Amino acid sequence: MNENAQVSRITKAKRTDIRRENERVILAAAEKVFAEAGFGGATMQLIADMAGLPKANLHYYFATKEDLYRKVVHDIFEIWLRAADSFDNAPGPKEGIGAYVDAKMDISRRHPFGSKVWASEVMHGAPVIQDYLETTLREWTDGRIAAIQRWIDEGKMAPVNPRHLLYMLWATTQHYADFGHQVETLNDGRALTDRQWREAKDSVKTIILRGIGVLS
Amino acid sequence: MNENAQVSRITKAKRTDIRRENERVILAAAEKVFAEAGFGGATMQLIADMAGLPKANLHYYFATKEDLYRKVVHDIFEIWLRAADSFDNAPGPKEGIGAYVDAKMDISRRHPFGSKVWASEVMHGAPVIQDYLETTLREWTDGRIAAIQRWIDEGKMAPVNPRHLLYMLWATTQHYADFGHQVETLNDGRALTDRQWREAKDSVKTIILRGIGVLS
DNA sequence: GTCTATATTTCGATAGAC
DNA sequence: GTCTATCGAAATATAGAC
Repeated sequence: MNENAQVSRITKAKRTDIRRENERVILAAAEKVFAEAGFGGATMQLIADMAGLPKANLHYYFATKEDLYRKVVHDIFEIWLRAADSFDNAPGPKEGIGAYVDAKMDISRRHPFGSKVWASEVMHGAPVIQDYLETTLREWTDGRIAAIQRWIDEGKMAPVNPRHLLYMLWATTQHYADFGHQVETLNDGRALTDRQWREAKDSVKTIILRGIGVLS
Repeated sequence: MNENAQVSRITKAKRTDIRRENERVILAAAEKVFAEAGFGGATMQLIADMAGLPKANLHYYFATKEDLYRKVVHDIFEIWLRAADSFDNAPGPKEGIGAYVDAKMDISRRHPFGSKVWASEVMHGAPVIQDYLETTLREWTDGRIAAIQRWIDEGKMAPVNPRHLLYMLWATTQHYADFGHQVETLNDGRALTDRQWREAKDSVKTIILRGIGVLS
């Protein structure tokens, strides 16, 4: 019983670590598989193989395939929202939008799988995260539209439609993740180098910032 | 035998029409189902139900699910290529790129399912149309990059990176199809009106044309 | 907490009567 | 050319020994 008690104590602490680590590994594998095969094309077996675990263990940590998917999409959404911070507290559109493009491009480079899972989810009608679209994203969008409109009213940038400017920022930056395979194919099948990523960033920023009248 | 011969003649003509019509119905249903569920998530049963045909009939016209999918993607690719004509024979960037944006936005509105199927295919590594990317798309892209560079050399537009300008055009215009559900959700759950589509088009054209220095 | 074996369901595809 | 019935494969999910 002493032995049991001790084993129990040790096991309890260990279990937390094991759980955390296994969940991390499973989520990383799931993100990649969901991105490459879509929700329907992904199989628990593929995810298990990539995570290096038996398929049954996935069901031990995540009851269903949909639960696992839901967690992956949720994590990506959080990253997206954090990126939005670059937009805030900027003195003007040149700094705010420039920083936002930088942040979004960095996410496209560092989290290409997550971006694809998000894109796929939205493209299929957002069956899992529709409530996020209607609440959090909606509020964030309205807030940024107001901020951009303020800049316009203060004469800090050209009078463009703030909503469509936002869509353009999203579309353009995420393109390098979601259509990364196409970009790579058109780059002789090679991934973009550091230099090419800088060139992409600069090109996007130059055209957009000049497009809203804050560059000559 | 006379009777048989006559029936045979009539049947032969009818068969062609029936085949054409059934293929049309099946392809339309498949485009929608593939767009909404992805290749993996789509089932022959769903497509058959939407087409109003027994599942076995789909296999009569298209041997496998992949054959059907391949035809859908191919048709979309053709539409994309035709849209590129707007780019050509333009006296300058203002007309050429303006017309290209118009054409691409119209496709996003009229063929949202096709655009999504294409996006999904590329996002998943283009398992079916990789050869198109490496040949036709590659050649088209190189040609347009050269055309844009010529405009730059002639001083008709600001010196931007032509390749990234193209990516921006693709990303921005296709966003209204691929992320149409998100756009709609942020539009109070309603589809864009004629007026809103015009507004979107004008916004995109204004920012990009000013961004490349052909608008004040 | 792990993992093998398996139950259950669903899907792609086909056979064969009409 | 149509359509019911069904096969065989594959996937999700679970049972139960360790």
